[in-house]
Amino acid sequence: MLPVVTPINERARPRRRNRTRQRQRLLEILRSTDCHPTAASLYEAVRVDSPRLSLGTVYRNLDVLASDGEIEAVPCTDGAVRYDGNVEPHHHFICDRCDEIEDLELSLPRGLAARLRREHGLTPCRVRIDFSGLCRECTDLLPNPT
Amino acid sequence: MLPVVTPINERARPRRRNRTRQRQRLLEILRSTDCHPTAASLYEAVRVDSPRLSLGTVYRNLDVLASDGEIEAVPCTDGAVRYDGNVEPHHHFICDRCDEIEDLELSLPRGLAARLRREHGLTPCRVRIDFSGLCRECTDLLPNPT
DNA sequence: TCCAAAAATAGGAATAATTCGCAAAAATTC
DNA sequence: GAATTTTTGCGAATTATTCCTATTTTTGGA
Ligand SMILES: [Mn+2]
Ligand SMILES: [Mn+2]
Ligand SMILES: [Zn+2]
Ligand SMILES: [Zn+2]
Repeated sequence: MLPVVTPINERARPRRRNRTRQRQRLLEILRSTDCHPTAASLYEAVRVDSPRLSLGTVYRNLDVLASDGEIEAVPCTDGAVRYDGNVEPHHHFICDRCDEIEDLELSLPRGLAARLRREHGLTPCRVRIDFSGLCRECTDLLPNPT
Repeated sequence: MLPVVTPINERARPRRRNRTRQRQRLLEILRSTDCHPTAASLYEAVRVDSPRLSLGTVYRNLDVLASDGEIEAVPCTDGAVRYDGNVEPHHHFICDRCDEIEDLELSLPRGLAARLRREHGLTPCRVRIDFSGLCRECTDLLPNPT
C-alpha cells in the first residue's frame, strides 16, 4: 500500500546531518570528475586512502547525498546505477558499446512540460533525455561504416 | 576488454528460433496491455495457466524477445526493469510516487539527432525521453497543492 | 574541555534480482 | 519417427543492494 502523500525523494531525515569524512570524500570525487561512477568504483577510489571504508557506507551516503540533492543517481540502460556530481539540469548520451556516459548541454524541448500538464494532466518535475548509440571512439572503431 | 565491434543487441543466436508456448504467451501478454510489467509479474501471469513455467525461462525469453526487437526493456528510475510490448517509437512518463509508466505520443525534439552527429560526433540510434513527476492520480491525492 | 545525545560507521548477514549449468523435454527437419 | 538443435525446468551461483547492530564519531551545550 502506497502512502497517500510521499514527498518526492524525502525520506525520514535525522534532525541534523553530521559532517563525515566518508560522505565528504564521495561528494568531492563526484564533483571533481565528469565521469559517472558506480557505487563500486567510488568504493575502490575512496578505499585507496581510507581502507576501512565499508561498501554499505558508500551506498548509504550516496542515498543521503541524492536525497539532499547534492548528487544525482543515473539509472543506465544496462541496469547499472551511476552517480553524477553535476546536478545542473543536463542530459546524457550513453554509448551502447562501452557504456560511457557523456554529458550533453542541450536546450530542453521547449514547452513540453507545459503541454504535458495541459493535455495529459501530468505534473512533470524532471525530464531526462537519454540518447544512446555509439560514442565518437566507438564509432571510429567500426571497420565499415555502412 | 571490450570486443572491437559489438553489433548492438546482437548476441550469438541459435541457428533457428523455435516457437514455444512460453515465449508466445509472454509476447501475447505484452502486446495485449499498455502496462509495462516486470519479469516477476509476467511470471505470475503466465503461471496461472502454466504452473510449470520457471522464472529462468521468463528472463531468458524476455532477453530473446528484446534482442529480436519484438519487445523493449525499459529500465526505470528505481532500478527496476520493465517490459514493453509496444515497439513503436514513443516515450514515457514515470510517476515518482506509484511508479506507473504511461506512454507518451510526443513528437521528438526536431533535429536533435542531426545536431548530435554534427556537433558532438555522436551517432545516436535511439532517444529515450523519460518524464518523471506525479501522474494524474497521484497529483489528485495531494491535499494542498502549494 | 568534557558530556550526553544523535548520527554514522564497519562488518557481516540477509534479500532480491538475475544469470548459469545441465539433464530432460519439446520443436523442427528430413 | 529418428536425428538434431533449441528450449525448458530446476536448483545453484552470482551480483547488487539493503538491513542489522554494536561501536565510533560528530556535535552542541554545560
Ligand atoms: Mn551527467
Ligand atoms: Mn511504453
Ligand atoms: Zn563508446
Ligand atoms: Zn502515480
